[in-house]
Amino acid sequence: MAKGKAQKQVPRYLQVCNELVEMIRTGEVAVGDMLPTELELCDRFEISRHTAREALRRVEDMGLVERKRGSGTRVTAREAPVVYNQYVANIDELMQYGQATRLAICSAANDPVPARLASALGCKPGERMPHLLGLRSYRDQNSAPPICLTEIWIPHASANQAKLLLDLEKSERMLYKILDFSRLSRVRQTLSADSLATDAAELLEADPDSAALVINRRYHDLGDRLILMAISTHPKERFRYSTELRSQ
Amino acid sequence: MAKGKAQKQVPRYLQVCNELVEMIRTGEVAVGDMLPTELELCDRFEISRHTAREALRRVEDMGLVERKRGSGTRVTAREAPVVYNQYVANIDELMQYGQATRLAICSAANDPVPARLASALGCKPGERMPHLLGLRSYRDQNSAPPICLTEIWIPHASANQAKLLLDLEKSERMLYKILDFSRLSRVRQTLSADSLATDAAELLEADPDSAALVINRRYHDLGDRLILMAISTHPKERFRYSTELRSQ
DNA sequence: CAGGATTATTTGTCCGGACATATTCTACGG
DNA sequence: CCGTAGAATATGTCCGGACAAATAATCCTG
Repeated sequence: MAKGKAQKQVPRYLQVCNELVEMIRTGEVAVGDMLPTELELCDRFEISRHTAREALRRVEDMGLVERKRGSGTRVTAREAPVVYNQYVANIDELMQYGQATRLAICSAANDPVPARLASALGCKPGERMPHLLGLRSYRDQNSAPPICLTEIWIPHASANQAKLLLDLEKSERMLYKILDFSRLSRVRQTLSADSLATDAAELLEADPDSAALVINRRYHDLGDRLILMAISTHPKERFRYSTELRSQ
Repeated sequence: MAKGKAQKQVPRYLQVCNELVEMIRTGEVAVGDMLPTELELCDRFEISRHTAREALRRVEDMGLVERKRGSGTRVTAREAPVVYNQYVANIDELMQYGQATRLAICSAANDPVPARLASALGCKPGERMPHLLGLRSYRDQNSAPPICLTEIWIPHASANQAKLLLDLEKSERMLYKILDFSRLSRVRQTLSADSLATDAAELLEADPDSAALVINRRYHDLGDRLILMAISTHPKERFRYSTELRSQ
């Protein structure tokens, strides 16, 4: 190889990491197969176990392999998925609203689930669960029309939680206290457009049949159980949903 | 507690990591300040440098500190931002469409930028740049109405690129070849609802004034320069935008 | 005092070794 | 044949040491 000295630009562990990534990319080691063990890498590349581990750690960080003590290193993907990070500071921002808005609860009842929502809620049509309806507006602008109409369904609520929820006259912040959002692991959001139904239009002080942005959010806990589903209907021009995806 | 040996559940480096996180959270070490050096941690916690580094690595992975060789470890955030990862396999998926659809280009010209888009495109109203218009539909269903109308603006195109773009009769895949999407670093998406203008409605085979989901996507390169802006208008019920946010 | 050269500090890379703990394999016994 | 106990295997944790490289601080010189 004839390395005088300055060849050292790329650290050894990165070289090994790259070779491993390449082995996976070309399919020399297929998805599902085991990568060489740390000690085998030590032999093959003439490196210490520390260096082998550093290389494997990088490959793991790329999301290409899964390591398990006692078992080994298994390939889980052929190419690194492009990961975009979306940073969200707190639960409010996750709900896409800051401190500036509040949700005024219009009604709260133990309602039967309509057929169109049954599958999304993972229950049978007609089953009853806590169901809230509220209007979100800017905290300081009482005269302005609301930003959106929000419908909330809460499956798997305990009897005690249900009681608290139905008494709910306060802001939505109480929701976070009653439900355990600290166990949040996954949120699925679906955005679509629809025209406003007449009753919704009235509440929202908007024209019937005008366009609206509908956001359906489902919050799952660590056990992947649906904690809450919220459907927000925003008349056009009152709301925009923005996300920024950053690579790596 | 009182367990003779099984106390070892939590590894030492994690204990140290937790103490450091706590120091940051309580403000004992403020944002902008330096964390103790590796050697200081070795002394203070009576651990090896390897263990200190492992602890610091974890804190770094949480996004709380920034490490720099020769300088030290600086606190960059008081609390770990909730990071949601969104995995996107390739540029197609980033555009939110798989292989199943294709964009048929209707028109391509060097058009003046309308006033309402000037600020988003970072240019003066009336400035000219390559501008494409196309209809996206399912690849195999030619009879079905299109999914959306897509308007594409390309600022900073070189003369050569502009020439290629205006000749564009092919699928949008050519766009990826003409423009350098490998340098993609940031995508900002904004979703809103609007009613369909009559001309758009005609192209889309939809009712005028009916609701539509409008997605504005801006693609920035590593130098944070706007590569491309695309505005897609989806008549209601033809498209839903879904994302799944996973914590850590 | 300004600016460059030198030195000290701090993290990065890499080696060696040892034991712990989780998993898998194997051999044994019922 | 099955299940279990033990052995073998593989990664996790933790220690020690050494030198490299980048940065920051200091000193020196014009």
